Amino acid sequence: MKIATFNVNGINGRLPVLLRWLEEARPDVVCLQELKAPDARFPVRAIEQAGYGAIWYGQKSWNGVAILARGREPIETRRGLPGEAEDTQARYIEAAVEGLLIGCLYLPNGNPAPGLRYDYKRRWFARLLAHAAELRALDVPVVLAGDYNVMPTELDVHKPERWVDDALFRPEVREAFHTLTAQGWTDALRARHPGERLYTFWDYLRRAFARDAGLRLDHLLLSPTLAPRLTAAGVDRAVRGWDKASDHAPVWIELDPARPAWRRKPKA
DNA sequence: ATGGCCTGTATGACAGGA
Repeated sequence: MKIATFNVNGINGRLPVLLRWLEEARPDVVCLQELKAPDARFPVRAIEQAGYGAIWYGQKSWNGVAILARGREPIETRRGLPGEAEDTQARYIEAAVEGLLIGCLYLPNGNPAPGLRYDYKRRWFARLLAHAAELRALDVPVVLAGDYNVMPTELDVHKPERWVDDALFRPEVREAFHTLTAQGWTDALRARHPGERLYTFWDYLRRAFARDAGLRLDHLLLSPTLAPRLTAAGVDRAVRGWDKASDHAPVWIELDPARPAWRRKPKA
């Protein structure tokens, strides 16, 4: 089973790129961020024609998240993170797909830091930590996938020294990400590629992609029972070089199908 | 050090992004 996350940076402007990638990569589940479209302008017919069921949580101009499932309909379990009723930004949607719980998130950018926008990012992250702890306690297989707007370590930044005061790299947000993994969540891409420089975002400016001056911002986190089923993970870098590309590339994982306990081989 | 680039919008200049 292949699960992917892709910050599309505008679902309508990016539709040809998204459809081409869906056809080539054939992911089973896809988390999308930055739809930048209200619910009524989500291109549901084109997505259905590509063979995907979808749920989405949009808003005009900014943010917006969606979950696609190949050949089936995601069962929505939540829209919006709990904990701040007055938060109207469309940044979280969650669904059950094929026995998995999929949380699709778009964490706030938070710049400039310090400031109100950074405060919002930290509050949002705290709410994510609380919700992630609740999901952990359910003891069901969960994937938390999306644009976290955090480079977890220096290995995840082209030039770390230039980012130390940035909202994507400040100690508080790196610490929050570490708190999440300390809850028992596995950073799937890093688990499969320890010590390797892998980026998921390249700025439109300064020929960043050509120079490979990137950031690793898009992550798939696995609950403890899922981690042993992880067989592969990668970044579809080539998509970043396509015409009219998003500034993010899709990130994906492969999971072995679940097997009943009595079929598993006992430890040697 | 600066500016360079994208998106969507009651557009021709914004805000927001990272």
